[in-house]
Amino acid sequence: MRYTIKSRIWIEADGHILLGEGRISLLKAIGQTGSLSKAAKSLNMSYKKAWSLIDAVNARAKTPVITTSIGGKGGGGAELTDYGKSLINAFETINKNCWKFLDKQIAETQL
Amino acid sequence: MRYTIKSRIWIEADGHILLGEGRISLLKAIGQTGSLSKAAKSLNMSYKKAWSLIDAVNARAKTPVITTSIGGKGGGGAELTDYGKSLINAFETINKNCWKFLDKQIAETQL
DNA sequence: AGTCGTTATATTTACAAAGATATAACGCTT
DNA sequence: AAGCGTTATATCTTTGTAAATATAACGACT
Repeated sequence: MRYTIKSRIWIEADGHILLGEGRISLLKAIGQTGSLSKAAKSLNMSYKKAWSLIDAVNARAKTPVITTSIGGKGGGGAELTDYGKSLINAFETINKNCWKFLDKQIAETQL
Repeated sequence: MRYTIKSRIWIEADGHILLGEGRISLLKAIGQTGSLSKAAKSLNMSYKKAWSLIDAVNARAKTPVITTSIGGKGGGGAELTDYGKSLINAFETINKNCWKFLDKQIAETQL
């Protein structure tokens, strides 16, 4: 039996959480579906929770990560801003690097 | 305003959590106090919770991390095994390295 | 004008995790 | 043998978080 090492990372702004794994997958789902409600459904998350998460992210980010519209064709929608996309990319890159780093660390240790 | 990046790591054995930051600080408190109940008190944690945590760790670790005695001088007590000490050391080293690594990663990114 | 699917928000309900409480067993010490 | 402080464990209560429910506003389209 071997030990494995796991991690969760998150980005903070001003002492408050900005982005973690859950918010990242929500943002990605919004990018794919073009809608906050569809994104929530695809993640088996309530609309309210999804909305609250996005609201918190927009409040802390230097620039909003999504834009929304109410009414009109399809009832409205949401889409990622360029800044949102770059945040996703940065987060995922760092996260993968972190996993690799930790795997190396645990391999160098014998317990 | 700058973004900061934070992390939590934990060690798993057999798909179940073995050690995280909370359990590590409990183990350290046991090493310092020589008693599970004193350790719990020093961390403002109920005895029951502390005992459950330690029980879970001992169940998953390759070798017990503490030894306990009931009755006798002082009513009994608990102390770290050598294996427990080495687990603490390994965890804390890897954790610090992880923090440094992530700080470097976020510094290389502009968001 | 009415329908539709969406965003936005408040309020209530349910549940799981945490905490509090109680009790037994143990073996030095006095 | 009685007391003490500890480990070990079960049961009940609380509480904080998540989920469910309800409602309003909006604008394109038919």
